[in-house]
Amino acid sequence: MTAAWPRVIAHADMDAFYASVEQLDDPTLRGRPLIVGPNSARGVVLTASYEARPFGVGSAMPMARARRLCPEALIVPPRFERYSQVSKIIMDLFADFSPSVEALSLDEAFLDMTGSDKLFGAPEAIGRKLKAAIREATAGLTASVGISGTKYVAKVASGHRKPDGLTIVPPDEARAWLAPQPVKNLWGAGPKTAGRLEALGLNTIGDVAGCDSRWLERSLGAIGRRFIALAHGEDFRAVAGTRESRGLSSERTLSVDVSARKEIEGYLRSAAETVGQRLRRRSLRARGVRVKLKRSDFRILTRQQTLRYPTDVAAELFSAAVSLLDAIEDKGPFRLVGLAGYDLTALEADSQLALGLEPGRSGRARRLETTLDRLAARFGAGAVQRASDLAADRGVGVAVNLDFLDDDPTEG
DNA sequence: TCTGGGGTCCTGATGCTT
DNA sequence: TCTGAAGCATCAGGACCC
Repeated sequence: MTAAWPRVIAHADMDAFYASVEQLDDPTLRGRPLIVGPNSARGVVLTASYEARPFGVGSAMPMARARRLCPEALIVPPRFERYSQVSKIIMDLFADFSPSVEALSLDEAFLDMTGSDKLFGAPEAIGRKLKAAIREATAGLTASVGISGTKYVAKVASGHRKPDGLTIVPPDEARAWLAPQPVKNLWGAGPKTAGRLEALGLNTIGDVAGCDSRWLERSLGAIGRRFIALAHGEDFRAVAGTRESRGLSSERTLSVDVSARKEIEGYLRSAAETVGQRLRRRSLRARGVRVKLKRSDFRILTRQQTLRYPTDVAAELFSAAVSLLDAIEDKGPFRLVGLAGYDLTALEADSQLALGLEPGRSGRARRLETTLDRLAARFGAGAVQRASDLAADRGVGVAVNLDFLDDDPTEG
């Protein structure tokens, strides 16, 4: 790479992804205004096709309002499994372009293309090839691509010309290119923070770049410092690859607000089953449980609790949720009930914790305080066996009594 | 107009441990 | 044995992103 391009970061963002997949699968939907969203009375728009957008319909808009704005729009309920299939095709394709791909969601990703100029050419050629490959692999879907020297600028660039756009911002032009853009384009500035920036007299990213960083930090906290760096086009984060999930949740907005304890428990039980199933499918356990309730006035209440032992068992998640519910004085009515498992741990890490080893460290054992019976009861005999194997692998001197395994050789 | 679901990260308060 | 400080963990809520 030349000195002008120390890093080449591409951001690819599929255009109106869910709606485009629906139009791809059903030719009768092509060229017509289309809204992907739930049929429920309280849902919001997930994606609107480009034919629906001139009517003012956009993502996150209440479905009722979208229907009023564009009565002729066809409404299609989402098919997430199908979107995941198409997403996999696209992500596999990205892996052919770069060993370093960071998916942000089903329909967008960063690619670190640094050093790939011999293979793919200059940034503009990379962008053209990426877009053409996506179109070919998906039989016609389009993406907008932004390329620059940082993740942040690449991301803003991909949204600059949509749909089917390609925007290249050379790193040494990034600051000037960002300057006239509104502060809402700063990563991390939503409606609230953008409002605060505007109240401070900062309307464009150039205004932010030009202000005193200590003053902005005093006004906004740590995020102020980050905004200054972004406004200067500085963003040293690397393309991160796949990240471990930190929590899994299931929540439901109800068609009618509820206050009956039995009903709320019913929704929590169903959420616990969903979360437990998803944890088991990924071989994860949660160290904590969080209950979320949304009141009729939209105020959100949460209560969380660290579990004595990590779990993937729905009944244990539910039992924790019920005791959290007891701790909430507000009795509703609530429009949303949800449950999350957080602070996730892999099964192998469980075993290490059970033995008092620190996961990721090179095997220095801390004092073993938990009895094996308790380990077996909580983690299952299989986990304890894995734990003792780990201890052996690492040469840790822990005496493990596996008598209980003889009592019930089929266990675990 | 009437506001989803699944996530992440940050902040401030509080209590526990060393 | 008591005490205070510092550091850490936990919790509740807020804001943001897609």
